[in-house]
Amino acid sequence: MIQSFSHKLISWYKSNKRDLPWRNTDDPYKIWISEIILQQTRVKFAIDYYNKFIEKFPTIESLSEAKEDDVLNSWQGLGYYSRARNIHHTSKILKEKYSSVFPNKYDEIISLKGIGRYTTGAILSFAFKKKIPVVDGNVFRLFSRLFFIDKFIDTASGQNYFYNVAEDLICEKNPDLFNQAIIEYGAMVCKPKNPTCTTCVFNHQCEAYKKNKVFELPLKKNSVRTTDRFLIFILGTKKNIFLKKKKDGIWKGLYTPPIHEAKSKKELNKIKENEELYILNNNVKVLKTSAVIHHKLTHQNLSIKFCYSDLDLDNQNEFVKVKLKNFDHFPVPRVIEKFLKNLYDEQKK
DNA sequence: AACTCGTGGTT
DNA sequence: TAACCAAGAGT
Repeated sequence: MIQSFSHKLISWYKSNKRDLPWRNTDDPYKIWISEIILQQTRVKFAIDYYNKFIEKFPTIESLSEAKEDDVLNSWQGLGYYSRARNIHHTSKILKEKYSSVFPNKYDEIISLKGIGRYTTGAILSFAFKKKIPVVDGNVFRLFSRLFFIDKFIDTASGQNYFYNVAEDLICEKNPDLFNQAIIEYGAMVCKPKNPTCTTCVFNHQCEAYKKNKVFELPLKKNSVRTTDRFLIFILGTKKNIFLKKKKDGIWKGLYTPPIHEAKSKKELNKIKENEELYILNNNVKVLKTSAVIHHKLTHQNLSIKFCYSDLDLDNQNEFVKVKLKNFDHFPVPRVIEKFLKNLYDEQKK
């Protein structure tokens, strides 16, 4: 049964797999970068970022010598920017401690910042062909349905259970192919919303399918709670923008204009032309405001208003004065990128 | 253990 | 259309 499972799976994989750029290499550096980019990110969206990132930073050394802002610039728009800060940090460790040779021991790899259990397994099996299981969101879903595992996929004990299942199933001869294949099967057949159960090669042995409970799995314990926030981005006059690198919270490491936070929708709506705001020990006069922009994050619903003002931060060294045409030299959040790009296009007309 | 960290596609 | 959630990891 176990043999037939992996054989069936790998043979399905060979004739149905997608041709993805990171599947054409054994370079642990490239495998690593691809896995980080793919965390919580759709494959289709990741491809372009991966190709450009590898082109710009082809080796551990080139990445370790880069400036963090340049790495973040390559990451702009991908989200979860700690991933970019962590690979940059880790590339320096790899250069200094490992002489730019990627380690191939489990304990060494998992101790690197930004690399957890899943990514360690992915690097060890895809690059070094070792028999280490990988359990990502696709595998949780596939296994939970196939074996009707009603354990939470977002608790440590639940995840351990799934890893044990993977340990039992992973095949001796081609652990790397097996791992690629279970992920691909979850992504292409055993999908969250529209799984193609009728043509699934495992449907006769799928416990959830037999019970007609495919859509009840996998189980999660924690649901996401969102909070509403109301932000005002303070711009100067139209010619110049002041940006500062964020030190914490959302968008840490990216650049934003000074941020004033309102406590309610009412307070945000109240801010318009000729209002005064107290920001950074300055009384600031609002000259003009944008419409409210709604920007949704995983845990936060942001309502954002851009305000032109008479704020002048020329002598504040934490801030960099940027001309509108040059803002793309700095990594900024998507919502700011879009606004400034629009503004620049308008001014060119 | 529960919470945080982005963005955009899909239903 | 609001909700879900994608090749997770850090704290």
